Amino acid sequence: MTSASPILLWLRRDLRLHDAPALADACASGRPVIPVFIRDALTDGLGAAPKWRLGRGLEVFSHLLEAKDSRLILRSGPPQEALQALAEETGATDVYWTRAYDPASVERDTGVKAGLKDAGIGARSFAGALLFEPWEVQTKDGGPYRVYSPFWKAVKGREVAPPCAAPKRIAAPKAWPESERLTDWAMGAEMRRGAAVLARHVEVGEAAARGRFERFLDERLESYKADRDAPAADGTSGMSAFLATGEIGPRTLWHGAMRAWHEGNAGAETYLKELVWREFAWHLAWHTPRILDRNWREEWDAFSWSEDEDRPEVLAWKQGRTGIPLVDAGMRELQVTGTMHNRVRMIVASYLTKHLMTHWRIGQRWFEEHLVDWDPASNAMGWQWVAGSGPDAAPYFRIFNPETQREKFDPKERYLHRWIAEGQGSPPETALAYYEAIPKGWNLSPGDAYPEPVVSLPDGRARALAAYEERRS
DNA sequence: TATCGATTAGG
DNA sequence: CTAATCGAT
Repeated sequence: MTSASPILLWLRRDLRLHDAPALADACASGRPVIPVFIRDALTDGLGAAPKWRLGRGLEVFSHLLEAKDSRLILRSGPPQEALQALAEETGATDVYWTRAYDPASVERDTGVKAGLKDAGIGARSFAGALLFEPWEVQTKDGGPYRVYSPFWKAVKGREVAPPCAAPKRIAAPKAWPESERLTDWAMGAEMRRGAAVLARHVEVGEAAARGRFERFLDERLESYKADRDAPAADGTSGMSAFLATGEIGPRTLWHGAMRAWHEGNAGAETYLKELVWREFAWHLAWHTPRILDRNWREEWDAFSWSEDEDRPEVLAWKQGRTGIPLVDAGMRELQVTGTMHNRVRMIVASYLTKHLMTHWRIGQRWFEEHLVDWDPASNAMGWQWVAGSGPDAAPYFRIFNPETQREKFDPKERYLHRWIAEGQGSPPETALAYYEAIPKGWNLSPGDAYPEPVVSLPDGRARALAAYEERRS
């Protein structure tokens, strides 16, 4: 087999060795494997934080490959051209990759597959980014699901392919092709001063992901059902950013939690349901891609949301200075850590879209810019779910009350204390880090007075309810 | 994965 | 008087 032609392994959102069918198949062929990441238009178009996070992921993953006597080859440009050039340089005759499911990637990958085949190069795409292929889950009528609970019922008893093992070795080509340098890509450039703060709070790479997941199963899954909603508790799995870069695969998480479920673990089913929410988001994005940028329920086009991003109350929301403590704490957590507790995401989204009467797209874009765990499907579904324009809508107009939510989920104000410096004699490092992370132009300091509400809870609620009645009439 | 206000149970 | 429960939205 010494003359076997190499396989190009086109990495995108699958920066891992375990549970990676494309990699496993390539290695099992016995042929040399050339891992390659291509910085294309989709990469360049990422928000600042997710781009920075991806850059960190690429750095760690390349070291992982080097430990296996392999390499990560970096190229820029349209993938079709980059892959064909690499095939020519290396004699590779096949390209393997893990499928992506957002419309932009699907369009790109469909074109690349056809183009490669025209050029006489084999192209194979693999599952692995989801538990189920979106087209394999169907209602009795043969259509896609539109409501979460039946979707969960349909998949909870299904077999999920077990995660494949990490390859023992990755055969190297006789000669490595040239690679660009990651530092030249400057993937953190748009973060400016925020990158240093994020770096203190963000773990990167497959080893970190697997270690954290194991600890989660051992130490926190049992109490997950109760703890996951408390933003001050370390009660969640913390897998979202790892999933977004593919540093861990959903099948690994599914089988880990399923094993715990069979052992009678009290939190396992709740966790599996959360994994399936991610799956449901991708199911929706695949079958109704308009969910990513338009009201999923068209009747919401008539709702009088403001799309004016320059209003002072929108700036206050972005800055975490609405005067509503739980909202502000969440928005500051986002600046410092690049994530936000899931429950608080719902609350800040509700305040923006209801009390501030702002279109969910403005919040969606802010999250896209700032979340290191940014996932296009989950982000869009989440915003539309809160706004009311999405699938699985409640039969009433849902408005979260941030004060009621705080009493329920942060009764001791530990989360507020962690993120809001104003009024504290000696604020914790987390609250102070916010001032390091934000743009200098905001001119904010911990000595500022904490603001009065930009829109009070009763006024905002009344205004949103009135707009809802207006739309219905 | 909601809130509010009314009603009822319990002390 | 408070807490739990319920129905409308």
